[in-house]
Amino acid sequence: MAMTNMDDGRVFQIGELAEEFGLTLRTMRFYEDYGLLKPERDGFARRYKHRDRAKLSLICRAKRLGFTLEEIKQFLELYAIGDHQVGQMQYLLDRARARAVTIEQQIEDGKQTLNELREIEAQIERHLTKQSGPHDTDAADGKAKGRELP
Amino acid sequence: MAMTNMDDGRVFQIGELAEEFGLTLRTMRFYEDYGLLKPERDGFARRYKHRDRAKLSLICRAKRLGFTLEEIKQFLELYAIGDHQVGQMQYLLDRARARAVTIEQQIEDGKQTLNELREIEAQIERHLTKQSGPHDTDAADGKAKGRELP
DNA sequence: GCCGCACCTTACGTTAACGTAAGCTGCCAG
DNA sequence: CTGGCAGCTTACGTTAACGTAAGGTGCGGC
Repeated sequence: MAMTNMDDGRVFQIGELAEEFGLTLRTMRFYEDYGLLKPERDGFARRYKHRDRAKLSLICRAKRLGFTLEEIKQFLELYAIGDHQVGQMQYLLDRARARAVTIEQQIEDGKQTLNELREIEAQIERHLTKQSGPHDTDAADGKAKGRELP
Repeated sequence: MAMTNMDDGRVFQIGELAEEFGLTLRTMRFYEDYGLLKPERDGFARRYKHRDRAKLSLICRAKRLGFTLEEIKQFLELYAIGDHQVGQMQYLLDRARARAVTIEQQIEDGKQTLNELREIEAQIERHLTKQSGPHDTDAADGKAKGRELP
């Protein structure tokens, strides 16, 4: 009668979920303080139910996507008020698109940076091979300084 | 004899270089405290010479490449001791390559994230178009909650 | 009856790269 | 001489997302 193994009625304690999602206890509690989670209490201990676990899953995923906790909080609030709020849904879509734009930008920047780095690598390599030939044992004490960077 | 317009003998004051490189005075001084720059002093005022300007240029470039100030500091020290230190040069090359790997990773992560975001966008759009047809005026007060995130 | 474990709370510490405010100096124009 | 600007120093504040430490609770086992 106690139904302790029905999947929907399953309760988790903090350590279980922390391990499942690769978080620390501190992080779980922090999310609660932040307003992302509100598990019930069994006396003093937190009791996470199926819905809390789903929320936590969303939080982790959004974090992987690079959203801030503040944004995630707003997302959760949007979901909490229900889908009939089309305007809010539109807002959520906007946020996702904005994030996509940011990431595209970052990718472009990264490619540009990579190109510059490749050039620098090449220059250093030329520098090294040039010196590995005629290696002056200790010449040019103070005058070698002042060379412009690649 | 004073040679005040020889390009090599030109001295800059802090505000000039700050504007040229798009930095604040605070930032310039911070870099000095951090050990990246050591301009001479004319009494109390900082006097930046041609070499300092070149260094600053390197610093800004390295920052654009995503290196930390700590790394940049080490680079500058490597340059200061001269090129005959092949081992150090090799180290510098390693750092550049490591940074390149990091950026490649970031680009890959970004692409992955973009894919996930695209999916989410699509789902939200489906959600919106579905609702824009038969819009229920205010039904489903409390039971609409609990929907799993896309 | 005590051990140890899993959990709890409160609250200060951390990192990077500056921002910002308060109060001072030196110099030049009017 | 006064105003104003450009520069100076010192030192605390900021942001995000937790880390870490100190000290307390409840419970099951030996």
